[in-house]
Amino acid sequence: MDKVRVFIVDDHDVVRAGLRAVLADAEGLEVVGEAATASSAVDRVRALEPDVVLMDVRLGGEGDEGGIDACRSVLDDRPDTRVLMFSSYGERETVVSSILAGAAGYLTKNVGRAQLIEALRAVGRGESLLDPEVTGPLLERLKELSAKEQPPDHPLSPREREVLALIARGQTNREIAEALVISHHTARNHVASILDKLGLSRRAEAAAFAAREDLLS
Amino acid sequence: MDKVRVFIVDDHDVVRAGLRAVLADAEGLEVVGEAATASSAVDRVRALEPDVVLMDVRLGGEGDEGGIDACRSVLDDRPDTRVLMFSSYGERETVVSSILAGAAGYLTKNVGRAQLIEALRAVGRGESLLDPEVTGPLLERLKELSAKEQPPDHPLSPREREVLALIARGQTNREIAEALVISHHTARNHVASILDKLGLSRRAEAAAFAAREDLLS
DNA sequence: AAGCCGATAGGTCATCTGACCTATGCCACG
DNA sequence: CGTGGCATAGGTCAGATGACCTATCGGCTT
Repeated sequence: MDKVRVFIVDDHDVVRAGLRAVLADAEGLEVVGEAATASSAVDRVRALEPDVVLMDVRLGGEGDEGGIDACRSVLDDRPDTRVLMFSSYGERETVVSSILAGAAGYLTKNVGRAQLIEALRAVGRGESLLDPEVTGPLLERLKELSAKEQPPDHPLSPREREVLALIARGQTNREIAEALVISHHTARNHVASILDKLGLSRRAEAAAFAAREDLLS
Repeated sequence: MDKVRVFIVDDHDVVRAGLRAVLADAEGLEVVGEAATASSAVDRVRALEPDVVLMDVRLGGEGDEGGIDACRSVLDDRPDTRVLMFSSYGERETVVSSILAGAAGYLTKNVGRAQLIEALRAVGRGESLLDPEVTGPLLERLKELSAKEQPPDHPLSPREREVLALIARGQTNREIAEALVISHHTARNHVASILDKLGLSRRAEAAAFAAREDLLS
């Protein structure tokens, strides 16, 4: 198998030099270039076509998270590149943003050189990977988001659900009646039972409920 | 530091024996017990108080995913236990379910013994960890969920957003007026501009919009 | 200074809404 | 075989809604 072509992005000369040194004698890896800023990174990645970009999260100093934007830019330009974020810190929001920016992984700088090398190889292979230190917080975030995706439990009859969907589309009782081929009185009665069952008193409230519960079918 | 107390759950005798053998000579780990079924696992975990449970995803055979339920049961009973899921396969939904069930990590059975040992130590330390093979799919899932959390772009003024939130709570124009200490005419005008700006014609529609966009503050 | 926008206040009017009633046919459960 | 839930149809009525107007005031931009 060919060597994994690695490109380094970090705004500190010494760090780049250090990484080059560490990766120089690593089997299966080849450092093909480096950059210190987001814009030069995009240009050089376009020219060099590396497999993996090792990207410092902080580019251009001062608590900045320019590396995340740089990740986005690189992927915008060359979507098949694998970007491995690399940072001294692992704050949850930074990690999450990185992943959303399309990063293939997130390492903190307290990994050993062997782990760094193995991580680059894994990412080169197409795997994704997270520093154990940041995995926990990320999983929490996943659970939070999934929690919002749940709550079932509708005591509504199928017919009522149909009516509810139309309410949420802003239909009047007459329009609902027409759509379901029933009299507007009946539509009104359905609306009334919906409000009753849900413990609401205004159709707008029911519409909001429907939207939240994803009953807009 | 004390040894990490490990408990093994797997329905195959040979696998349990194998794992015991592998972990027997591992430094910093101690296998304190094992179980073959979900229910006995809960009982024995309660009695033995292990730090980490190594849980096979398939318990009781036939494509079953009983290990996930077992994970939930164990955590229900003893929330501080760390459960590391262990499986031959890494289908995305299985991994996601495991995480939602509260697992501290997910390994596939093609890890080496050294990695298994290191993983158990890490989990014992309180870290979370994912097999690189399953990390990618999980991150995809995270991105999907986050995507649903976005779309901003409301041409509404702050005042209009306030009114919209009240609409979604089912307030009438008079109630809105009262809540915002304005006249009901003004409330009505706000509603009208909201409908106009959003290209809607019924407040119920606006309420559904608000709920979808999370403007219910 | 002129113009625009957001927020406020007001009016008129046809229509819609929701609370509160009655009533029928159907189906399932016990 | 009654009781209950669901879907249907109907009525009355006070109050809410939304379309369509005018108008003032303060801030901002030009």
